[in-house]
Amino acid sequence: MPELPEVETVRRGLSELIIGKVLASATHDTPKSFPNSESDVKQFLVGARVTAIRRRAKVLMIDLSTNYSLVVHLKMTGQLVFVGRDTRFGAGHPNDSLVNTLPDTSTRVTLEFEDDSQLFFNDQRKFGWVRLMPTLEIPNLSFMQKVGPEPLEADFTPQQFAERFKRRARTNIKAAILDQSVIAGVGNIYADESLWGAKIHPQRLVETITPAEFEKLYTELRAVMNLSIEKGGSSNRNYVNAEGKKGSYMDFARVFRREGLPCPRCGTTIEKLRVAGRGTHICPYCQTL
DNA sequence: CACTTGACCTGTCCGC
DNA sequence: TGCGGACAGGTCAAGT
Repeated sequence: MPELPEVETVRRGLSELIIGKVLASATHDTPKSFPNSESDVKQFLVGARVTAIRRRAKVLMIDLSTNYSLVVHLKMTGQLVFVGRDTRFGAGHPNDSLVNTLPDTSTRVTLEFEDDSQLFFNDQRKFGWVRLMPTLEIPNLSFMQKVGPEPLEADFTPQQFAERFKRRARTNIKAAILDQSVIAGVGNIYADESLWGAKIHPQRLVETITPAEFEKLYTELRAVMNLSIEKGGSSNRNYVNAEGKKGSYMDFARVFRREGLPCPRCGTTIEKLRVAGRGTHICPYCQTL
């Protein structure tokens, strides 16, 4: 999916678009995408007002006035796209947005508001889900119990960052940084980008990383994620924001999906390898074992 | 427990 | 063109 910057971009967009709106209905195609019963929808969603939109790691929470929340995980190809009443009834919308063609074959859940606007959950690969549950029970989800700290929080220090990796001392740094129980929200793009920034080879064993290297990795990770949020996230293929538009971080990526191109730092040709089961991009000169 | 691999799905791209 | 296989931004469950 969508990693932390993409989910945060969706959160900010949705906050502008749907807070205060009242839900009228929810429909879905498969229970895998939306497991709740009709009766749950009727009792806790229909007539409920959207009060807040929150994010933890890569999970979004749309809080409702019924003290229930729509919890959303976009996984690899999920999208949450808002279609306003005017667009829906034919007033049109810029051509660089998805909204003119929704719903489509990837639409899994359709939420309608009382003002006739809509929110679509699209997910080509069906890994993602939307789930209606009591707001107070969200922290009890097993994912929430084990997820690590938010890396962009102001009070998150380099010392805390390094400390979190001790639990994964004997694996490679790429597997560890992708582990959501170590640090929240890092996925394949920002793992590669930050490791390149810190000049750390992704297959280095965690126990061999020096304190100075951890500090550099902390700084680089925060920098690439903050830059990506500023650019509206990365749109490799499927990702779009709440208005159906792509983000531009990929224009600024330095190694991710740039195999065969020169390293922006030294000019050496960027290579692609497989680490922790994921496609991994490195500069073989800047990042060595 | 820590670590690795395969499974979950659909679509697209690349080589023959 | 057609077909098969690899691969895609993420987690889980199962295996060692």
